[in-house]
Amino acid sequence: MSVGHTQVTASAEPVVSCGGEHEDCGIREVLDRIGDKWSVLVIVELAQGVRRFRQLQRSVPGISQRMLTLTVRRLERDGLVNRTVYPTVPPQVEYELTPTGHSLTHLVKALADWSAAHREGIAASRRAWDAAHPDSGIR
Amino acid sequence: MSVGHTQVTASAEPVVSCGGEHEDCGIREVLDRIGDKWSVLVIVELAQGVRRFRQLQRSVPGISQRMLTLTVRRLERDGLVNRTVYPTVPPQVEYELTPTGHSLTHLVKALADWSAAHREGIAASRRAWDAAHPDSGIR
DNA sequence: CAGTATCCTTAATGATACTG
DNA sequence: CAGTATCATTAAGGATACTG
Repeated sequence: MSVGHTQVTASAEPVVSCGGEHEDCGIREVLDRIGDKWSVLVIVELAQGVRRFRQLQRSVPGISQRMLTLTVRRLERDGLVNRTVYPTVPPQVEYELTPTGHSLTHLVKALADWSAAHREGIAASRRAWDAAHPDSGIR
Repeated sequence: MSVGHTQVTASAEPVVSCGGEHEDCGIREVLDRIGDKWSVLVIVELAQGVRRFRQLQRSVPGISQRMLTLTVRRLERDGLVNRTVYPTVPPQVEYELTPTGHSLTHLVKALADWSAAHREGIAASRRAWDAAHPDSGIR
């Protein structure tokens, strides 16, 4: 794999660049989809199974009715979530992950794992940086 | 496939929930870090090797000087990037990924792979949804 | 070159009230 | 219950000018 060259690029780095291009691989597309404030939290909850609207809202503390609606709508539009309406009264609507949505849970798990592994180090780095740069505006 | 039961949880889903809690695993922390518009693009570029400020800016088309500064500062604060200043004139500043920053490239690669695998399906889902919901406001 | 400092625009999210 | 409709608030990002 590693061709002993000028640049070591550490041990086993994955090639993230797209064929020498400076191009954004599809990375931004995923982030535009799950990089918002609530999507992953909803996905994590739906990974447990089918959920109704209110149930979902209670499971994701802090989300407003409006944002939950927007979030599940967008996930539905992208084909990550299925929405099933039962014409009862009061109305009942169920949400569940599609196969594509489920495949995302692997990615989410990878994110969670990375976070768990580096959370402390990052927090420490921040404390150090903040101490070294009192009034920098950054935060 | 279908085990006539209450909850099937599909085939081999990773457990994303944190021990029965409704808690945000550290997922939001990672997303708060790389979910912004430019961080991953900068990381992808730095994954290729050491870069200077202007060089970085040229490699990430569209980024403003201000946003590049903010982005690298935040990455530095989090310990993902090292910043080295050479007191020459004109000034020369080099940026490179730290080991922690490098470890992120694996995650970024996973994101790129998932995106590549599902991009078409998602686009199709969107087209279908948009056709079925002409004036929905969602988009 | 590598930034800061300002000002401005827009997108994202939140709060609240109302409805089939 | 499961939304929609409005209005208000922030936060993110962009444009531009200036500096060691």
